Amino acid sequence: MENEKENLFFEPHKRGLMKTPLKESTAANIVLADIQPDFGPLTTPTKPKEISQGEPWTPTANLKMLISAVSPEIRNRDQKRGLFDNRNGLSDVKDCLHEHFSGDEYEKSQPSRKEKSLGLLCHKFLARYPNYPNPAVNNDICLDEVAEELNVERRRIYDIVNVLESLHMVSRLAKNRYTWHGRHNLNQILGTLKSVGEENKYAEQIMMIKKKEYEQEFEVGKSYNTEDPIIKSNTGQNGHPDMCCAERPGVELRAASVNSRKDKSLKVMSQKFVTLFLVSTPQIVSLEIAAKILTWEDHVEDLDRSKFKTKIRRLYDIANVLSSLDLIKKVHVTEERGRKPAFKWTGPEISPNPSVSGLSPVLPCAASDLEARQSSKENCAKNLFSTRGKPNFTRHPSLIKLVKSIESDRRKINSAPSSPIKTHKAESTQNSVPFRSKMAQLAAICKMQLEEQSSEPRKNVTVQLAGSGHCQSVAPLDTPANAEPEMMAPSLIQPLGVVPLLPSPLSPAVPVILPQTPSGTSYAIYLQPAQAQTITPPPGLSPTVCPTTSSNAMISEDSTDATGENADSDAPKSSVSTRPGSLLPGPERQGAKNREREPAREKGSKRASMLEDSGSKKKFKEDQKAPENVSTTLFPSGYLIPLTQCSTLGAESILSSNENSGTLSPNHSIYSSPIAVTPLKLMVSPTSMAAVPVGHSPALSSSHPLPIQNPSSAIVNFTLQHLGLISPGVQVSTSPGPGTIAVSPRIEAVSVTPENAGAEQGRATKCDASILSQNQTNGQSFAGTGAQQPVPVTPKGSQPVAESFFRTPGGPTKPTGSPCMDFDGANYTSVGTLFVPQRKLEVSAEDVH
DNA sequence: ACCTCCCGCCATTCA
DNA sequence: TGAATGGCGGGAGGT
Repeated sequence: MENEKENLFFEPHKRGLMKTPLKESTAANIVLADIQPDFGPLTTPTKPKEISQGEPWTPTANLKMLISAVSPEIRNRDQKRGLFDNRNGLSDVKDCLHEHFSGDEYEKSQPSRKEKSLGLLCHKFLARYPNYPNPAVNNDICLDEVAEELNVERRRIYDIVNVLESLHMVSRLAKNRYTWHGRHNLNQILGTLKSVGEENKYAEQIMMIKKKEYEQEFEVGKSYNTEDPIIKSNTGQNGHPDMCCAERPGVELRAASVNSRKDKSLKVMSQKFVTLFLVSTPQIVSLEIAAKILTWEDHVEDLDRSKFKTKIRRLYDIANVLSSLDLIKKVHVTEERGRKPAFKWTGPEISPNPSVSGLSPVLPCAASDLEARQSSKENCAKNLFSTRGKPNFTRHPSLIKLVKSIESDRRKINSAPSSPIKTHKAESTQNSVPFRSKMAQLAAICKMQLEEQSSEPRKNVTVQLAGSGHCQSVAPLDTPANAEPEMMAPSLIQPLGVVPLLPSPLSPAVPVILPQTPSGTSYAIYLQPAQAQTITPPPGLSPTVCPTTSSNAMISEDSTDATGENADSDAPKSSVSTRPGSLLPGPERQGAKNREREPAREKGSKRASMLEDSGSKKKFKEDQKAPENVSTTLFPSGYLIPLTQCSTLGAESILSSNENSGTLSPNHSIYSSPIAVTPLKLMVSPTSMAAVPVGHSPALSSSHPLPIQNPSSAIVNFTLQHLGLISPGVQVSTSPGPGTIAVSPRIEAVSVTPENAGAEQGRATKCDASILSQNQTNGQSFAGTGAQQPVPVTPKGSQPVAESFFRTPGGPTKPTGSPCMDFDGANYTSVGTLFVPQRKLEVSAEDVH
């Protein structure tokens, strides 16, 4: 097994290094050419139509097929992975071949467009890895390898990986290489996204959009163009929100290029999209709305039909991946206007980050805080603040820099030492059997696998894990073991403290450190003081949702993985009982809902002035800790950066806890470090940030220049300072805001289509156990980074990961230096157990077409 | 005719 | 400079 694993890993590397091999189309072609003879019909045959047409296959298709056929390795690997059973393998393959040869049959076998869908591909991809991989083991993913095995262009793999990365399910190690984290960090990140989304008032934005649309329809009938009132309103003086930041003279700029690329990044879109689900009450988001929000966050100016269409395309891409993950499901929403496609969240209910996964036993204080928050959050959730302003999502230039620097750092890190060990998961072990057969049809196999998985696993979650060949082996291992230990990690717990954050005059963005999830990962969020806008409570619309049987639905259904995962997760949780306390549904929810808001103070921020005005309306929410004002102002997007766990302890503990820990640790650190920082463009209200208790040691707080214990915090501070984001004297005003406005989002009552209905509804009840996990998180704190100097934090020896981060050079001014970067890896390692039991209702399963 | 969204060109970014 | 990434949108499959 190990050997095999090694092989897998190595090969990928080699491939990557050697060739550039596979670059899909072009390179691939070349490669293929050589290979082709061998191939034959195997893999996913190309489109039937083409064949029928006279042209059997497109060159690309041929290549793909050939490749698949050719490389026994791939097949072997797949087999190893358990993608398909033996039976599937040979016999199936033969069948496939046969079919290929025979015309009609062949055509049938040919993959239809659906068969090539990103969703299906994602399923295949996911089938290769356990939901809860053992952290100890290296779960390397070589893109080239995956692309080959799945017989797809690398481009497609990027799409999948980017989305997964946005959910911290994978992190980038180096070129061509990613580490698979599975769902260990999923709840955490979702909690974080939810928190951010709440703070940003995404829900409000959604409502506004709906309202606007509603109004427009009746009135003018304008499409969502720039003319859209909403958009207009959003746009600042400049014309569009984003511009504000960018245009600011002093700011460097964000090179448009940089921004543009990053901003439009699929990762960012993915996070935003997910956030929309998390914050919206019905948890149903139509593509149109999502596209509008995303579009306008970007550059309003760009908003034109074509851009909008592009956004929609991307959202479909993302939605397909999310569907494969069983996080969302396609539905149709019927509104006054008519019916439109939408997606419903079918993932775990998440509590806002702070509480998220849990850290275990948190300090009492924390707990109390959490509760308070939660309660408040709930309120919020129920009543969205109806502030009228419109939030801008624009991103501050500083953020851009940050991002850039981060990325550069990340790359550096990644590129460096990545060679890890690769122990693949257990899977490889199982599949050791080398299949020589040429069956090329990976596609067929995949399908079969999927089917199998879907059929079996769902019902028995546990069973699947063990039994199914596919993913199987691995998953079980990880979950149980990992989770608990991490949870337990003492390090995580820290006294909560509220850190006052002051926006530096220089840069609007305020960095905030979010509480850590149990995994220990903390996130630093950079907020931009943006223009605050008031949001008017949306008029209620009540759309009805009809279940659609879309391909997506099928996918979701098909994907046993997801279900299996869920089940897995659940099982472990229950068994583990790691954080029983956390499980309290009630609290969780509340926590989620509550968000304290701090007064946004962005004095310095360029936009601040504007914003403030709008911000006048505020809603407050009091936290137990410190009542804070909630300002209505929204901040433009920030980047959510996962910090490595601050506590070295946590990591250690984890390691110790883990079986493998010993071996892993070294590698682990290495891998983890690189994780990507996921840029969130979400808007964050500074206030909210402030509200969050600082998890880490007080030292972390900005005010303390002291060497921080946590590297992460230090890094953050450092980075911020360099960037100028943080002002030395940052303070957060806690003044209570005016009354909060309760808005009832109008969610329309969504009628779920029958398919989902049962399950979905179940899910609808939010408060799942998952929420509980959040509570645990409380211990974590948000640290507002204070301003201080940009002193580069000295890395501590304590954590390897941290060190790596620190090392990243960063010039004070230059963003590059910023340490903050990818902590994912770190998190990942440390985290192991984050999850809270998710509850995924089996709804998805029901959905089948 | 519209909804989806695959495909792959080609700009960026990285090494 | 070439390879790795990934934005982007044409246009085809699906309904």
